[in-house]
Amino acid sequence: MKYGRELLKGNTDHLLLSLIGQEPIYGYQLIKEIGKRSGGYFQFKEGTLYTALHRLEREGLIEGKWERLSNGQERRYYYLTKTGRRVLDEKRDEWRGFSAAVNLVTERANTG
Amino acid sequence: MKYGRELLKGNTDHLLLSLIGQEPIYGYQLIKEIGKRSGGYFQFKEGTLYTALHRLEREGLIEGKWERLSNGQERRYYYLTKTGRRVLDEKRDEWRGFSAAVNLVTERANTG
DNA sequence: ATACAGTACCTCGTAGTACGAGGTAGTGAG
DNA sequence: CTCACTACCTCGTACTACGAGGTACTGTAT
Repeated sequence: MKYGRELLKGNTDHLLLSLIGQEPIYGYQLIKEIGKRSGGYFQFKEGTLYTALHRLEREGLIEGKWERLSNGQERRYYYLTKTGRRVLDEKRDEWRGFSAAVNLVTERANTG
Repeated sequence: MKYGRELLKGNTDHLLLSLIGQEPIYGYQLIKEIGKRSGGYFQFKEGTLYTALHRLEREGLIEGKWERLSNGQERRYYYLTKTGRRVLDEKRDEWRGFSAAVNLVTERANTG
């Protein structure tokens, strides 16, 4: 099922912070992981992902560290900062309140 | 509780079509009604509302009709078109799929 | 060697949209 | 006759998802 691109706005940060909060993870892996967990629903585009990641780092919510693999390759792993953890909790509450409110307005339409 | 403005993006149409689909309603009343039904959570700004209403009418999802009250005052009542009804159903499905997917990604973070 | 798919990172420009700020005009109460 | 409220409208700005483009390395098959 397809969703309008505007729907994602305001939720990107929430999704990214959620996963990074679980364990350090790198950009490309985030795309795969979000796709997998959502049953293929979300397919983040790189233009979306890296822009968001850089913004979150600039805001101090995550911290990226280059790490070298045994084969010499480098990846940028992201870690959730203390501020990031707090913002994640806020985003979670925000999402719960928001989705509840949407349901209130749109479902009342059926029950009277 | 406050929500980021970006969260609303992509949901405005859904909310508006939901209410207009119930019964013909005019702009100013929509603001009050959405506020009331969401327990005060949503407080649509006029700049948001009228822009959206005009867009929806341009797209043929709703139809506005000026109606004169007994005291001579005029209001623009909006009616849902057949196309609008179909799009509303799509928006509802889209919202269900989307919010389910967000929950899948963000809540898995707790249960492993 | 060579080609190609995949991993992994990045940047830029464009389009869509919520909202603040501003405006108009009428109604009704004090 | 002032003020709050109803009721409509428009414009510019800020934000963000994404398409399209780029770089560079790895591994596999030819």
